[in-house]
Amino acid sequence: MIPGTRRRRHRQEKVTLSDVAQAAGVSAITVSRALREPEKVSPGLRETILMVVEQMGYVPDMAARALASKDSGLIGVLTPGLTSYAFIAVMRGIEDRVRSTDLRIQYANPGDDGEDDCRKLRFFFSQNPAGIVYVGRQHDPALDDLLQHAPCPVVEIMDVSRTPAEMAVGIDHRLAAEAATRHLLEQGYRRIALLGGIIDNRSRRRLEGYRAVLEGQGLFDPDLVQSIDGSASVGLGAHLLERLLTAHPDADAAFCHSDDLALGALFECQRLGRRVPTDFGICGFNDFDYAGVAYPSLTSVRLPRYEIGFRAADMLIRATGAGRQPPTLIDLGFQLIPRQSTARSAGPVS
Amino acid sequence: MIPGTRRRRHRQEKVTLSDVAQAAGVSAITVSRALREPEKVSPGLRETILMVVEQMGYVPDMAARALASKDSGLIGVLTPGLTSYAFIAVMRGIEDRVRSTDLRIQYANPGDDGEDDCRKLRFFFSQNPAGIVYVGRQHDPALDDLLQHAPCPVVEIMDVSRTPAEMAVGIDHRLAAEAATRHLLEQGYRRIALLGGIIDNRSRRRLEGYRAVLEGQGLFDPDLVQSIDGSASVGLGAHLLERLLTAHPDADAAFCHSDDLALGALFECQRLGRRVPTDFGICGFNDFDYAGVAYPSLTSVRLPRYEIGFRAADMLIRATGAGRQPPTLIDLGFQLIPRQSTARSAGPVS
DNA sequence: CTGTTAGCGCTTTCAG
DNA sequence: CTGAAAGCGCTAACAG
Repeated sequence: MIPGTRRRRHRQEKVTLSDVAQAAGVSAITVSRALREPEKVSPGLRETILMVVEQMGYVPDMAARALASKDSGLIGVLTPGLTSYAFIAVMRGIEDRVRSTDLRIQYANPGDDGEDDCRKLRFFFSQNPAGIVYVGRQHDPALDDLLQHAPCPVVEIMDVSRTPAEMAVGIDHRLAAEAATRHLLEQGYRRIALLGGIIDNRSRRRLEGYRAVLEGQGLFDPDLVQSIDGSASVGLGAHLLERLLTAHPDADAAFCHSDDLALGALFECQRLGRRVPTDFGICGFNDFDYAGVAYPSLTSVRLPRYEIGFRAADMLIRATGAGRQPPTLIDLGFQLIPRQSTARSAGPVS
Repeated sequence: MIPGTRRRRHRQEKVTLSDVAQAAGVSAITVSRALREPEKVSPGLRETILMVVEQMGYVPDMAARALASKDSGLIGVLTPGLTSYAFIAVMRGIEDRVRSTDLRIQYANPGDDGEDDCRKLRFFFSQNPAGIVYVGRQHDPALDDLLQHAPCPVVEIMDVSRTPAEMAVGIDHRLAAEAATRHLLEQGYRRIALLGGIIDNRSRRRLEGYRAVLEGQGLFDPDLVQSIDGSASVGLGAHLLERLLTAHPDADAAFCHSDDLALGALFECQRLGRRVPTDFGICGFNDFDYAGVAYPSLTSVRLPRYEIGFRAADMLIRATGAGRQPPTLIDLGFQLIPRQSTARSAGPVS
């Protein structure tokens, strides 16, 4: 191998704006403008410049840009997207809304406690973000305070049962749980359990809804609430159902905090020989793609997850530069999707 | 409400390093050092400074830091984590390895084509990243070239069947597919189909393995390969299986490119009254959490996804500042997990 | 429409 | 161990 042709090492000399400017015979700022505000540069020059940019492989240095303009063009997204399958659709919505803009997205996974969230938010703040999307988990005064004094617009997503510091978009989880529980009652189930994973604002609201409806009928039994503070999964659903039926063989239905749990519960019922929906009704939450495909198909509550993400990003973009507005709250609504797993009246599936 | 006490607006005056320095009665650089290299500042001063930092709520400006030090402390991760459930574990592995360092992660979703990947990689490069984790999808000369000349270490993850530009960690997808196909043969299945979603390097390698094994037995039939270039999902699995059995009712097993497809296939079998594993064997891929919980449980191939992410980040961290090394390749191996869905000899589950 | 000047907030020299 | 000077690469503000 000829030494001179050796592959370049990592840090190759960087092409800067002035390099391009020099090569194109103009000043740096003109190149800068040609790139960011093409209409402010005469067509001829613009073309020349863009050509040189292309040739030299110039790529703007975002750090320098952020420092000079005090605008990082960054949207911080703090959601459990790496932990919870449900948030993937939300993130896609955000991405799709942001794609056409020159904004970029930086994700972070919320930690376990409010303190960790604070740290991560502060870190976002340190980057002069254009906006932040945040999924509240726990109420925490320190967090609330931080959000109040955020240096940029913040949208809290998923739940709208509490007035946000600034903006919120999501659904009312209490109402959703009420609808699900009422549906189970209507199908004739009476000993309705609740299967839950991670305990956060939203699951608490759902518990409230579930409880309120059952108490209204004198059917609430705290022993039927089976919850473990761990991330929802199919395995957990199977486990919780097994635990439920061992302790309370007379339970005849379950409202699950997530479709993963519902699917696990379904599998466990099959394993235990409990016929669904005849002997046992199952209602999930989230309407994941497999809910409609499962056999029997799973009744679930559909949330406009993608739309929530999309709207959140949209609100952020609109709020840019507008100064702080009065709290805004958007309820995108949910939809109960009745399927086989609760269709008791229809008789057994098989 | 007293005007003066009104909530501060978005852009509150930022505390800078020199503000802190002034308040602490030292120079800016000393504060900077106290924060980054505490051991180079006398204990007394250090304490004072950190106290002032805390009090004033100072947070370093990452853009300024990146610009001045030419080190963004950023790790760029280009994986389909928002699209593919399988990558969530990988991302967790990366996060876990990076957590203890002062590096940060920036995610991006690969686009549809190689060109889009190039754009996103270039964008990462523009931020002076400390390293990049990349999931190759398609072979593309432009992409290869870009990776060769990357201004930072790059780890290509998931597949190790090709020599990487620099570093790679993953498994050999061809071998994995061979093992799965051989397993199905051993269980007595003969008309073995392939169900696939997105077509990329890895699925192509799996197809090769599947084909090689069947051809070895004179059992390969291209008509049994059912693939759609769309993201893998439970719904797609059900659809592909239905399509398969309509066209080829004699098919007696399926090797699925992902467990979502396998689960969908299982549901569809149940719907069609095909008993699994007696009438039809199903082998998935990825060993998602539900594979072992399903009823019947799903045979699958387990990949060390978390470890792949962890190791990738680790390699990046070690490679920092080391200059370019000869290509490194780490094969973390896979594991076939036989379960009920292919246990033909054991008879029907129910 | 184009250029000049100044400076973003921090860190790198290089001195003390 | 601490500080002074210089500048990272870019863009805002103002001139022409």
